[in-house]
Amino acid sequence: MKEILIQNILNHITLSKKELDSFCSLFNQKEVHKKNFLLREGEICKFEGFVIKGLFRVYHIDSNGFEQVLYFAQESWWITDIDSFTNEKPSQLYIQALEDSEVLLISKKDKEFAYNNIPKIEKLFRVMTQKTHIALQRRMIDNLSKTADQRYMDFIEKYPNLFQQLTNVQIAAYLGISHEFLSKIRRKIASK
Amino acid sequence: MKEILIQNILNHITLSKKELDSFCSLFNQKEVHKKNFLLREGEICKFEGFVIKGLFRVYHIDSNGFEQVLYFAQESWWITDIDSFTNEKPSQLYIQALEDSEVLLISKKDKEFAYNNIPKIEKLFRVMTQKTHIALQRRMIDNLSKTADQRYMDFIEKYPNLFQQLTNVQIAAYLGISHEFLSKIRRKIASK
DNA sequence: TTCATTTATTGAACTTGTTCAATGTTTTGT
DNA sequence: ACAAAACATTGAACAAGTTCAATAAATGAA
Repeated sequence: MKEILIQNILNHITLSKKELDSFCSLFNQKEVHKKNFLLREGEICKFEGFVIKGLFRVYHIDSNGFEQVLYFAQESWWITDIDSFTNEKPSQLYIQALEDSEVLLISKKDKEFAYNNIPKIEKLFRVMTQKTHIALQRRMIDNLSKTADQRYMDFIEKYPNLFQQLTNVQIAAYLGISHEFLSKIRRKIASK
Repeated sequence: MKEILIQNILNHITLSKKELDSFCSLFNQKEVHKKNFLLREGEICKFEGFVIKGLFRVYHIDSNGFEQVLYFAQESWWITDIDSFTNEKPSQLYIQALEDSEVLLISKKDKEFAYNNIPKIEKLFRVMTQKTHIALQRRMIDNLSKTADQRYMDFIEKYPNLFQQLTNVQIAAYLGISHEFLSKIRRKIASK
């Protein structure tokens, strides 16, 4: 089941078969059933994960008890709390499976091993972190400049399959609005 | 004037004197006078920069003509449009000096050279990109979960010196609110 | 199948933030 | 030192988004 991970790696850098095998052997497969958590607030995130099946939400609960979704991760996405994982501090995030899912996990120790023994892995994660940073930068600009209507329509266009799978409560938590207001947006759009 | 760059590098990784010299020699110093631009929308960002003096704003102008500030960069911060620089595509951002400033610039070619000839530079930028990503992730959560009042007070606490140097128009563009509304928040806070 | 739970919709009252226009203050260039 | 430009404040009308409560529809577990 590691073909999909290999494919993802080769999209970013080139590695020899030997390097690939060596790196991939550091991952352990794990099943996570629907509604179960890979990470909870307060825990130190001990893994970096690659989704091979299913769907996750990575979210925060604020001081008023509201959930904000940082991102959804489906097949071929990476999941971790990079802040907690990197700095070994308690996480502020929850990572929960929204469907029965499967992930490949690598521990911090094994990732360090890879950095030290497979030089190109350093490049792999530099390039991947750049990409996720670019994506987040775009989202930040959109959140600052666009209205909820526009953000919703952008979401549908950008993630048509997520739009199918997710409830409006989840989408609203990603867009940063109440689900009631999302409902009103939907009505407005439908009436056109 | 490269001591401050060296200091910044050594905060992230350890490099030998030789490696440091080799890497630092790839940077060229440039003066940017107040209100002048390092980058304009539509241009391809050809540099990655390290601020050694002054203050910059990195911002976007949306379809309604409003400016959103992605970040401010003062002494010892890095500036670039990572999206444009990495993917060699036209930038959506402006980078403007808010004070008479000085930066050290490295070109894409020289950065590639460093990646290929000083392996630890790969780690340096992986670690730095991680840090900026973590910071942006925190800001994203705050923007989703906090009210403008709170975001303003957080800003003052987190960047007391920027708060001194910046106009309310600039701060409002960072917080994602109109400067008139910021003015009203300030009055409300002052009256307590 | 059934009962409980989650999800979606709607309306009314409310809060947060915007827009526009007017006014005074501060900075800046020459 | 002066005029022009940029900056900050304020109020009033408005728009965007929230909150709460009620109801209906869909889903899920036993």
